[in-house]
Amino acid sequence: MTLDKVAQRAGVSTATVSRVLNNQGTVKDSTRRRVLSAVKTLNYYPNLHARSLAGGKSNTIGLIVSNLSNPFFVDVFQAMDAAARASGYDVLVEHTDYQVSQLRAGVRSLLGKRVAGLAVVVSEMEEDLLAEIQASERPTVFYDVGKPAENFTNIRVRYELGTQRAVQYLYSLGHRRMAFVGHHSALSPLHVRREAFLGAVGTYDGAVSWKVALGPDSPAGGAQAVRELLLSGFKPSAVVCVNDYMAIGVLRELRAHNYSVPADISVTGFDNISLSEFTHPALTTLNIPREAIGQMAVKALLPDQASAPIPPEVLLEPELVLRDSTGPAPLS
Amino acid sequence: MTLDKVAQRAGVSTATVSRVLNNQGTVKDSTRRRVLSAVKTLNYYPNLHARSLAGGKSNTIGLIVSNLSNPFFVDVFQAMDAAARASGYDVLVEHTDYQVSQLRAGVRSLLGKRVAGLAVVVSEMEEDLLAEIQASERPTVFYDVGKPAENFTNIRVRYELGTQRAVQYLYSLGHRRMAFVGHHSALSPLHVRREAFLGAVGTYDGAVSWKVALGPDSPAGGAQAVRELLLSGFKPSAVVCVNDYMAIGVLRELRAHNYSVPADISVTGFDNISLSEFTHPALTTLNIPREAIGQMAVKALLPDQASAPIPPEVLLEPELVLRDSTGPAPLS
DNA sequence: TTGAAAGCGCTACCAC
DNA sequence: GTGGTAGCGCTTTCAA
Repeated sequence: MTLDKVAQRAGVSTATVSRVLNNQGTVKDSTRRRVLSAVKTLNYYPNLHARSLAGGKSNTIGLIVSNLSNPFFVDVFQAMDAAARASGYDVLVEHTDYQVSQLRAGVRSLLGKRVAGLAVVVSEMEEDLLAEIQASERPTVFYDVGKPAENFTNIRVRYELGTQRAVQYLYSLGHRRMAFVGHHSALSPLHVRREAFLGAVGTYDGAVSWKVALGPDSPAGGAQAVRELLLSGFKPSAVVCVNDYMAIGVLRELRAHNYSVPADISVTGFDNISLSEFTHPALTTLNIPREAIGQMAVKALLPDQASAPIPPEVLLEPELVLRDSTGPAPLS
Repeated sequence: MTLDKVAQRAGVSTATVSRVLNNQGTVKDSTRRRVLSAVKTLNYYPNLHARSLAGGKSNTIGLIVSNLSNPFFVDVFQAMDAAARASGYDVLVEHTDYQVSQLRAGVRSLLGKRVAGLAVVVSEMEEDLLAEIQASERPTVFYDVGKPAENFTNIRVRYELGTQRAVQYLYSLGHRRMAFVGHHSALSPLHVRREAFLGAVGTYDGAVSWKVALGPDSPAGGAQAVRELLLSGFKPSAVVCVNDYMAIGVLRELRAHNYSVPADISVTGFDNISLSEFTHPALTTLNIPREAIGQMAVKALLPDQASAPIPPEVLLEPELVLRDSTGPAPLS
């Protein structure tokens, strides 16, 4: 079913059909009705590839995230989807599984689809990829992994600040032995988070002893990290997790080893995903405004919106959300 | 950057460039090298719209799910993505938020993109939409909501059986007051699940009293349903949840009201999402093999695979997974 | 082994 | 208000 057939059926030219389908130009009301009726009876829907090719644009925004299993990324997607939809755009998600090769393929695919804009919300990145994206001249928004450049918008979260807040809070509760649970990734932003932890802990001049354990980004990964931690002999009174998703596994594994949280060990997360309210005990965490991030991303990519433009560099401060997984350090 | 430029740079025709890019026909090795080098230096990547338009096909599979926040759907997506990727296909997800209007739009959009195949994994459906999909003549696989037809593959889970197993198990533990927590949707498959519960409970000739409570498909929705339940005055000794995702909220809310699970109240989920191992207590549930479903879906849509074809109707039996959220009914 | 050229289905510009 | 038509960038015969 093509435009042509519709045009024939309605007794008009393809140009006219195109006009009514896109609400452009002026079409006599009776013709419009005729066309619409032909569309309906023929059950016509446009070939979007032809449309995008001819128009030179697509009303799709591309989003690429690390791990769709982690609700953090899903939340960003949902927020973007809602915002984009409101402007008549679709959002197309790709995920990388934290693999640079997949990132590369995803970017390629999205650019190949001539997306109107690109949102890159991942933990992995490489210089040449940034260059390639820049060369594409598509408006792009990065979360954490970008750099200043023409057409680039960078949204960053101050992890050091957030981690500092968590560590400081734990310190104030008397904790002096802390572990950091992170996920595998030799790449920059993860380093950033681990470094942030080390930096925060370092603030206390050796008063705080620490250890780092890693696992995949999942509850199972969190559990695995705890096991490793416990086997190592280091017995933390507090565990700082790189994110809530892993913290879920940390809480569970701690319980499995008969540690009570927070009586024996305190735990903090990061992100404030909605599940963090539903863990047992409810998770103390740092909020990252996914909703706002998603909206800003869309606004940055579709600047036609009426509201104020998004500056090229946005810095977000995570806020501590106190729940029940943290408490005074046990005596001993 | 277009094929043309690459061709010029390499001193060949666009046809030749196309050949090397698609590994088709025969190209002299030296020419191939020249082309590849031009591609590299020009940083060329193909316009996928042009490609799909000219080729009349796209190597994309469309997937449409109800709610990406629910890990069940993410799991199906991941499984399909992995399987599709292995065959050189992408999968494009859309989500409906349980809204028929969005389903309609999503199907339209996917068909408009001339996807190689369509997977519909949702809870809502309408006759005319089925007809429209059928008219598109695209291979389509449905989860639960399809009907037998040319080009259609239907994968179904025997909810009644699963629910029966849960209820029977609870009955055997002495439970005689059961509640069903489901999510809003006046639509067929949800009815199916509720009806399944009513049917299972009915087996015992009035020996089991029951109540149904509904909420959105989320932990918060589960919590809300529990609140409603408790307010109603009906005090179940067991809560059967429509899925694990809502059960997470049920567990939490019960605890918030000082009920101990399973000592005071038993809880069952459905799906066996990986989070169900990490709840407290770990959730007794019914397994639905998302991985297998995703793989079958891809196999059904891309029948070029070497393995045995997928029959047009597949029936899956959910299996009871016993964990810690169920126990003997309290004496009362 | 390679090139020329006819589309794929649609949009958008220019006439009428 | 409406139609004719030139592309959009690629694939794919058909010839050479």
